[in-house]
Amino acid sequence: MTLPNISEAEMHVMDVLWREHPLAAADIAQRLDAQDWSQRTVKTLLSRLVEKGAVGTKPQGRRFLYSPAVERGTVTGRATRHLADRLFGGRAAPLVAHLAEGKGLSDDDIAELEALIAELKS
Amino acid sequence: MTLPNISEAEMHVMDVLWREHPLAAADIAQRLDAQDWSQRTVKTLLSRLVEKGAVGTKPQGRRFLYSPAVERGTVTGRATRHLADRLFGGRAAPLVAHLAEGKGLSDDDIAELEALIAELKS
DNA sequence: TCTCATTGATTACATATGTAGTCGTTAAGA
DNA sequence: TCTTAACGACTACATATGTAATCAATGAGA
Repeated sequence: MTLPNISEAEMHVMDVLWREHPLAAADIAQRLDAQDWSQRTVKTLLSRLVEKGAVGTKPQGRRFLYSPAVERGTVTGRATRHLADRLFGGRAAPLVAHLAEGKGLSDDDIAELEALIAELKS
Repeated sequence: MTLPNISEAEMHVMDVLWREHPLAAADIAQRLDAQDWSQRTVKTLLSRLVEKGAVGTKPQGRRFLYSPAVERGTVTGRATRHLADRLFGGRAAPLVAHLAEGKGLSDDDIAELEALIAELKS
């Protein structure tokens, strides 16, 4: 109902599924090589995501194929708005300012932002 | 050095202290009226923040006066970069796009962003 | 057909977090 | 001086999260 909360570890699993699905648990674990988690851990995260309604399953033989049940944009949008509200009263500028300061935005980033602003003004 | 992690509830306490300090626990609780927490809860949060090194104390009589030990910008900057990295590979534009879509940015917000972009370009 | 590796289900356990309660001490008022 | 209210310290307990291990069933290979 209320968009499920997806933890940081769980988000890595979602990222795999958003890129490619449906996938079996083993395939997901394999694609999460960088995380250096055991298969067990990945399965636990998958179970929790299914429980939360963020991931759906289809039986295939004796195992499941997993797919996202929520869209990436929905999740990232909510997280972004939540952070902006919590830290800056919903204002975007200070948020961007932090990004700019920390590691510097690339020229591409700036150009993209500019285009976005132009669009917002119309 | 390891910037302490500050939870959402703790952040409300920090916000009070960033606005005004030093303050005694009772004053902080009073200023957190909106949260509808018991004094106990506020004290627990304060203890945890002191433990984490995010808040400092000065004894005053038999009680403490609390003050922030980390700057707001440091904390918000870290949280912002963390979110941007986690969700968008550090890119600012999709983040702003979400804010724009969700509730619409005010004209002021947009103007502010524009000014910021102009500055970044120079 | 028999064995075993793999799968989902269940259980485990430490730390973080939200939200308090209890206790011993002490300053301040009666 | 005696009492009490308030303070910090310590304790409590449920849920979320990170990170697995165990268990029972079963399909695939010997």
